[in-house]
Amino acid sequence: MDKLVLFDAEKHFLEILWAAEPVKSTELARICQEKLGWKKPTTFNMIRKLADKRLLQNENATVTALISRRDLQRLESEALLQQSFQGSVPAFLAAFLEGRRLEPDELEALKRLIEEARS
Amino acid sequence: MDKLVLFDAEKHFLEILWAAEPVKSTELARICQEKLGWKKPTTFNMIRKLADKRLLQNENATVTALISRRDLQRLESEALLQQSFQGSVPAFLAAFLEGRRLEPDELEALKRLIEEARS
DNA sequence: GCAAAAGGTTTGTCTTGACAAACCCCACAT
DNA sequence: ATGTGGGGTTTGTCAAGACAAACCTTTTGC
Repeated sequence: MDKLVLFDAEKHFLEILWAAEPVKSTELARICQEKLGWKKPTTFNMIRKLADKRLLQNENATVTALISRRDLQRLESEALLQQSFQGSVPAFLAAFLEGRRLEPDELEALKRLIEEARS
Repeated sequence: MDKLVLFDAEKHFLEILWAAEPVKSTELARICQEKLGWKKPTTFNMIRKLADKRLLQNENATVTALISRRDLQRLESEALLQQSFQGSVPAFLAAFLEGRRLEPDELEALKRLIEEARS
């Protein structure tokens, strides 16, 4: 896949889809009307756009995501790391720690993660 | 400061400014022409736009950044963390480790960072 | 004095994201 | 046959980003 660019409206839409999938397209349109104030064509246009980007599929009027929230989070994180930190997680963390103190439980959790990553 | 949104062109411009500052505005326009293919007004417009955002200043035709690369990196990182991981660094790292193995020296560097963050 | 350079601003064009009005087709119920 | 609902598409409008043509003013050099 090429460089993935997602805009705010697309992300909001995906959040709704993840919470509702698998979901009938008309039901999804109703939810978007309720939560985002969208009219029906807006939702169908978004469905078509994200299907073109292969992020979801709409088969037999049932919409399912082709990418999980987790995977999207990871892709976005990697993109940021690559763009701003040359892919270096330590560089990211160092920059981050400069502006903010982590809680002890956060540090413990980080330590555990690193131990697990070693094995 | 409000929620900071920077677009690609702005980021590219800032990279050039950071590499050259303090720099005469006309010299900056020359560099942008060379590296980005911009004409002079484009650069001056960008200078004015980013000055409005208080990201740089142009005094006596000398341009300097008001935000360092480091600080921008941190702001972007925090925005991503907040948007996708509810501000949790461990959650970020866990998601990240799911898709990629870190090198031993990276793990060491991370461990050191965490030890230092404890004191 | 005049032209060129320095240091800009104003206005315009094109592209694209965000959103929807108008419309389409099919199936089903009455 | 007609109306309604389901499931969409096409086309349009508006706003904003990206970029620059045309223009402006001041200073400097000849």
